Amino acid sequence: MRAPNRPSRANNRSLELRDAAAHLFAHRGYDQTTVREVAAACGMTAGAVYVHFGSKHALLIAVYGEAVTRVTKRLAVSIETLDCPWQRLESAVRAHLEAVLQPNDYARVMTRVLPEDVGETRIELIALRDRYEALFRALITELPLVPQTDCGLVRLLLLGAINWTPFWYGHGGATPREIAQLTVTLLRNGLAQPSARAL
Amino acid sequence: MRAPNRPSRANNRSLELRDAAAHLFAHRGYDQTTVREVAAACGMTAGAVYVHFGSKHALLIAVYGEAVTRVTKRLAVSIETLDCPWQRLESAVRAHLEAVLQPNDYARVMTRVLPEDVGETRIELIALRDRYEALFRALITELPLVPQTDCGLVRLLLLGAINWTPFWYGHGGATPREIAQLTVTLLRNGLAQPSARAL
DNA sequence: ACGTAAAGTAAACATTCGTTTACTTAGTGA
DNA sequence: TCACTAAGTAAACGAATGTTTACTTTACGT
Repeated sequence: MRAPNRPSRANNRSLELRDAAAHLFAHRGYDQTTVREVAAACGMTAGAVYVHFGSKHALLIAVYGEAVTRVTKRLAVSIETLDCPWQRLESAVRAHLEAVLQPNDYARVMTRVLPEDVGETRIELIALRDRYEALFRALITELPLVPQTDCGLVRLLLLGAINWTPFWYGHGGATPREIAQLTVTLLRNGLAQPSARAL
Repeated sequence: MRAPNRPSRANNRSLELRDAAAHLFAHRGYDQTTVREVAAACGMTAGAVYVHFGSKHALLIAVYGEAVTRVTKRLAVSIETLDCPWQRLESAVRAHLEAVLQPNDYARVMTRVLPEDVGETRIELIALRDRYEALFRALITELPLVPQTDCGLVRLLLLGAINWTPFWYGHGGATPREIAQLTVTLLRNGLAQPSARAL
């Protein structure tokens, strides 16, 4: 009998494959990455991939799931000691940006690979993404916003703004910290000069 | 001799092809669309596409260029009679959203097809996109913002927020007009309750 | 009427890709 | 030691794709 939770011959090359896939998916997109490339990155042949994953889609789901898990954990840690809801949101945004903008393969897959582009696998990816976005929903609900604000809309605009950052980050020179700061300041106070702030 | 600006045999099926390509690229993405599908949508065979366009990439560039031209014109019209910089921005955002969110094939290609995903053609697509984004740069520069605000960063966050809308539009129930209104209000005044607005 | 050239077809070409198959290797438990 | 099984290879399969080629059709200028 073999230990149930750790297989005996445990050079888990599945993880190696998953990491390689994350790297390639993040840098070249899902469609542009071939199973052969993923295998080659691990010094294997294409056939060996199918020992560990049933299909290329399954590989993507594994990567995407791990991405959500990691960034969720990172985000939870970053806010756990904070009380002010604005600070909590800013910290969360910053954590998200740091994950997405640093050369972090897993997090980048979340914004680079669009669930809409992978056919049937779409449903599972959207479910994973929703699990993550629920965290932001909670953070926004905590905020003392003006009455009758559409919190759902705010969340979507906020996530859109920060999900798009990978496509321009690096050209502006701003750091994740600065971007997070401006974003939450904007959300809180707006950017109009005080004299021109009235409706 | 043939009239120089209008070829005599002018059933311009190039435009027909371009429209069909726009529709398919917008709904299924560039990679997932085949040349044969574009041709079939016009009742032609794949080979005929190459009479009008040198390659699939050239077809994409034609679509993308037309998309920028159209949405640029639409945006210019929407702001030409307005003076208040905040109203001008809101109108521009609304025009952009209406173009991107309505079943408008061309505009949707601009946000659906990521320049980063099409290899060498990337450069030409980015150039086209930059031409469009410059319009927003101008609108934001006009705004009376608090001193030392990073206008470039504001522009990128704003465009990110509205470029991401196609991925969730329809689930929230908000109209382009409402989204534009909230977005610019947010940018102007923020959303914090007045009592909690101080730093 | 005739020749030319654009527009279009049908078929093939040359890759490429995800996946499968048959076979080999090597570590494990009894 | 020996049977079993997971891991991996090499090669092929089958389908799909962008593109090209050879040929046909058709409208227009002269």
